[in-house]
Amino acid sequence: MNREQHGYNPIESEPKWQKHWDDNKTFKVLDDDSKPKFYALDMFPYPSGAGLHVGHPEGYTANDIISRYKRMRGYNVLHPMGWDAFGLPAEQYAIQTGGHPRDITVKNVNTFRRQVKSLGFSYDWDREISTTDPEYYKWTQWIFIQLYNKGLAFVDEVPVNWCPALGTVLANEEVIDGLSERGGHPVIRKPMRQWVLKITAYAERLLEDLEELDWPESIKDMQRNWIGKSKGAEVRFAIDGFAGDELVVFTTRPDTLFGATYCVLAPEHELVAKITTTEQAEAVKQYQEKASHKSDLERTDLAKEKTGVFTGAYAVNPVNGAKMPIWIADYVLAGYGTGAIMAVPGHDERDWEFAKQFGIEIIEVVQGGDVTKEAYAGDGEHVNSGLLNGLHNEEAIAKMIQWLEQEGIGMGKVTYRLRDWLFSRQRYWGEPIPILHLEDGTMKPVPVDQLPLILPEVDSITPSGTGESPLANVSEWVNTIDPETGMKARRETNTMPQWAGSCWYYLRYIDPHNDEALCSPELQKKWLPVDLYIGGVEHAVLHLLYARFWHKVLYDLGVVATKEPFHRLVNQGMILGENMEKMSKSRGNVVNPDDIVNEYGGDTLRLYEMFMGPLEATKPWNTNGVEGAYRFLARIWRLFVDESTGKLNAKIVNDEHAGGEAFKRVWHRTIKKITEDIETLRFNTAISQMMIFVNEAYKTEQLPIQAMRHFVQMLSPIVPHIAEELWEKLGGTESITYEAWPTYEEAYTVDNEVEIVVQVNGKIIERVMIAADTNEEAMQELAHNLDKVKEATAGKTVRKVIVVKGKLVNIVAN
RNA sequence: GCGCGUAUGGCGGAAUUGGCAGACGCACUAGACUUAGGAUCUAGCGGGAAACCGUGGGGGUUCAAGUCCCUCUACGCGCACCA
Repeated sequence: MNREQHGYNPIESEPKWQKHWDDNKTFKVLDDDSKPKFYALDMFPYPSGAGLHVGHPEGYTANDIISRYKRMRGYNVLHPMGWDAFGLPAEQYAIQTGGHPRDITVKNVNTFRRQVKSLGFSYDWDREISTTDPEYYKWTQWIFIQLYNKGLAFVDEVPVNWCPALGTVLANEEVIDGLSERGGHPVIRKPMRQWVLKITAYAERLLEDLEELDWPESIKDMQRNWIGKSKGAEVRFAIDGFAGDELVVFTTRPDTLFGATYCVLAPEHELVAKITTTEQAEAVKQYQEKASHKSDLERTDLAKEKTGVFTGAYAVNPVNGAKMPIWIADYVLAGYGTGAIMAVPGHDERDWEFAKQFGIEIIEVVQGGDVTKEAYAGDGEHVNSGLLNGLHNEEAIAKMIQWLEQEGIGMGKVTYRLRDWLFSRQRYWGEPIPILHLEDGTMKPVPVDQLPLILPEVDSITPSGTGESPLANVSEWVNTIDPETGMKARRETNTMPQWAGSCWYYLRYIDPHNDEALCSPELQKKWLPVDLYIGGVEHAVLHLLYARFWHKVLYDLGVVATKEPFHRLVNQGMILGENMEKMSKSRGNVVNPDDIVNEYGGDTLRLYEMFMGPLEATKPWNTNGVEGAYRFLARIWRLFVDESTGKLNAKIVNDEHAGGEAFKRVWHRTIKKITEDIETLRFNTAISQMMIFVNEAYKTEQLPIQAMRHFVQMLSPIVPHIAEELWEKLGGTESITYEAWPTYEEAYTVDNEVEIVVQVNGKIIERVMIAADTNEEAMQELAHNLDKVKEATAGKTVRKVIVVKGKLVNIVAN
């Protein structure tokens, strides 16, 4: 790049403005009540060792544009940034390199902060937070204690991915095809004592309150599916020969009870051991053993053929007294419903396959299909069903539930697919769970005044080998005295998962230095909810569901006043590599933002990413496009600055009428278009309009300085550094940040002459310029008088004439 | 398998929601300035010699369809034995 002495030089000027903003605390947010508030939040980044990816700045830039725009519109804007810095990658890297996760995290955060700053985002850095800071996780622990006190955090035996060879519990993503990602050792499902959060208690509210959110419908759908509400009934079956026990199943089709010919328990079901006959004991045990080695994925994905084993026991069908064999099979999941089903092979595809496989009787109870060929799950008249005969599904379901309730052997019931949240990790680099296990066998939370419970220093963060976290080895930390009772106590050694810190960070930004409360009640009322939340679609379910859950708990506690944390959510699309494939190290198509910033500057990266296409769309990177964005900025520069002197371009004059009517129209139309496009997050078309303005300005002899000021103001949210620089050239003495957004006059945004189209039978015959306010009659008359129209309609009868004012005349003739 | 989304020039994408398809940019071509050009400025740029044909394919509604309806195909995303 050949830069003249006074040419566009972002490499020099951008750091200068970044320093200026920092030194002057330009973006510091005051709790100023005279202005309306706007809370613009970026999704909390995990500061990975790889540094910023070009996908990050896409969402950040969009939100920064909105933040800067809202400031110019007189809003008090809260726009913060921080770090979701606990988590597995830093811990694993530390194990590999012998470092400490804290040091690695500090280094990564420094890299991220430098990178983010190089793009000129208008964050209030005085509100920067990190989940690993004890002053922050003090409140994460405080929230955990609230959950515990409400009975929403409890200990349970949960099957986890246990790797005997590594002596540790693995996350789902660390298990590939039943083997550990590192080392390729076998992994089994093993029940272990774990902390669980009772998110299922909030299932209905999490589902219902989606309605009031301004989120993409697809994300709401994903959450609805994840919660997976289904209505049906619970039915209790007597077990032949076990008078004290009963088998409880959940079904969405209680109307098919007359067609139930067998029952199936999940292999893990607690009743299995009790009811299995001696003849079947060995086979059952073997099957259970086999099932425990399968991951959830294998149990579903690979199992095209149904497998199962008969327990030897029978359930009694309450409607007709029929004996139904009880099987175990892994197509029934322990974690859903009651972990047991009544099988109706005639009207359920899975049951049908199983029955065929094992030669179990298939009975038709709903007409409409041919149950000898396949299961029929549709609606129809009930047959072979006693009191339900003749009814259709809906009435039959209602009647059967009524009957079950009347007989006291069942009831209508709603079940959710959503499972409770496995909240403990056997890891070092996370928030310690603030619980004491007392010597008398009871549990209690660490007294709140003793928070934060600091993560202790350890000699080694390699797994303990027992399945406990490395904290178990720190005996001086683990063994303690309960200050309230004086009893000996052992500290909980599990830590929290990475989701914990990101569940409430948006609250801490509101009041980041408060050591009395996680957020003051007044400030929380002022700032919540988040007005615009931008981030990747990968958090569509888990993060957004967990955060909503915690928010609702805090709402119930009176800590926050809104039911939902994030009012409007927007997902930025993925940026693909130049070869249209997902960017990844292994594909060698990763673009590092630093390289772009070093060569062209941060404004170019911002501009390019916003010009690529719609924010939500997936779009490929293109190096030529980056070059084009840079050239546009340099072109803007030359429009304003005489490159030989560094002074304002002489064609910019202090005369409102310079450039005449034509330019004034472009000027006002530009304000209108950019304003509307920014409001609707359509930055690509806003930038197009800027290009149109610049092209027009190049063609115009003299330019009114007022128009050029307006243009720079509109430029500033998107490319703030060059805007500050040009603002200074235009005579500005302070940052452009709080200049009022320009307004336009509607009269200048419409043309007084327009080109209309004259069609005959829908085909374009001619285009004519007419006054914009020409009425329909005049347009029609004008069209009829055109020679070409006369020619085209000669010898034909005009059947109909359609006139659209200012647009077209269509003459229909034959 | 189920659910959702997308499909427009060589490429990224526009199109006031039914009214001139291809704005704007990239790439490309020509000209100008220049010792030079991978800089800049100016102009051209869907296909076709033309009539005409063109918004993934086929059908429909309409004076008029990229836009609405039906159907098929391809790609992407999510869920995946959820009883």
